[in-house]
Amino acid sequence: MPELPEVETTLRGIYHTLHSQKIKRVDVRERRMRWPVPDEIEARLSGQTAASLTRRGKYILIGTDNGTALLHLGMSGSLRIVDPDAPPEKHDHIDIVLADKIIRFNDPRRFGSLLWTENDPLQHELLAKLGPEPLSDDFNTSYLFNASRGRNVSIKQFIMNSEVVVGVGNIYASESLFRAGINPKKAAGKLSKARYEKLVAAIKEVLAEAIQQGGTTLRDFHGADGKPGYFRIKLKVYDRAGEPCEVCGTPVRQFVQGQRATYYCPACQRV
DNA sequence: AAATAATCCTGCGGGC
DNA sequence: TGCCCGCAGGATTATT
Repeated sequence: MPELPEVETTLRGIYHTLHSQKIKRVDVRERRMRWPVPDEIEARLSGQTAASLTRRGKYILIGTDNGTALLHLGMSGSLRIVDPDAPPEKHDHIDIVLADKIIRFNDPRRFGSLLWTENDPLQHELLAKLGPEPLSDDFNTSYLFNASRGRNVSIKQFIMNSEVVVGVGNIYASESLFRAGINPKKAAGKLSKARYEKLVAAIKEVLAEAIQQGGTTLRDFHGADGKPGYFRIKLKVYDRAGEPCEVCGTPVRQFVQGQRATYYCPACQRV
C-alpha cells in the first residue's frame, strides 16, 4: 500500500492507541520478512512504553527507553487495530499487544520489516543515507537542482531514489511529473532550475493532498475492522493508460521505466 | 498470466 | 591498476 502519505496515515491511525502505552508483549508468527525479524525483538519491546512514535521516510519508528523498533510496510503491508481476542488471519505476521488493543501487522508479500536498534535510529544503516523529507524546508529547489547536476538518470527514477528524497513512490512520481509538465524520460541533469521549482512544488502539493485525504479516512482505523481506509487522491495519469488527459484530452500513455510502470501525457509533459 | 503502492544487492563501465 | 560512483537489471513475494 504505502507511499509516504499512506505511511503517514498509518502512523496517525495508530498514534493515539500506541503512543505512551505499555507494550505487554510482541507475538511474531512469521519472521521471514524483507529481513528476518530479529529474535530479540520480543524481549526488547515487551514491558516497554512506546515513548515516541515518529516517521522517517517510509519507516515508522517506535521509540522506547531501551531502543527503537523500525517498522516498514514494504509494498503490501498494513497495520490495523484489533481487540485482544481477535484471531489472527492470513498474513497477520506480527502483533504488538497492548493492555486492551493489539496493533496487528499484515503483509501478504512480506517485503515489509520490523527491526531493532539500540543506537540513534537515524544512524541505522538503512536510514543513514536517506534524503530529506519532501515536506520539509530542506527539500527545496536549490537542493534538488544541485543534486541533479551531472546525473544522466531519468527524472522519474531520480525522484524515486530515496537518497535524493524520501517518500516519492511510483504513483506520486508520475503524478508529480504530470503536474510539473515534465517528461518522465528527461535526464535529471538536463532540466532547468525553473523546472525544478515547479517539480518541488508539485511533489509537495501531491503528497500533502494525499495525506490530507488519508486524514479524512482516519476514523475508519477505529471502525469495525480497524483497517486503514486508504483513499487515493484523484489521480490524473497513474493507472489511466489510454484514457484522455484531464487537461488536454490526449490519451495518457504508459511505458516501463526501471521495471516500473510510468504514466504521462505526451502533450502536457514535453519539457 | 502479467502485473503489482519497495528497495536492496550485484555487476558493469567509466573517470580519476 | 584499483577504487569509487552512477546506472541498469535482478531478486524478494502473494494475489488478482
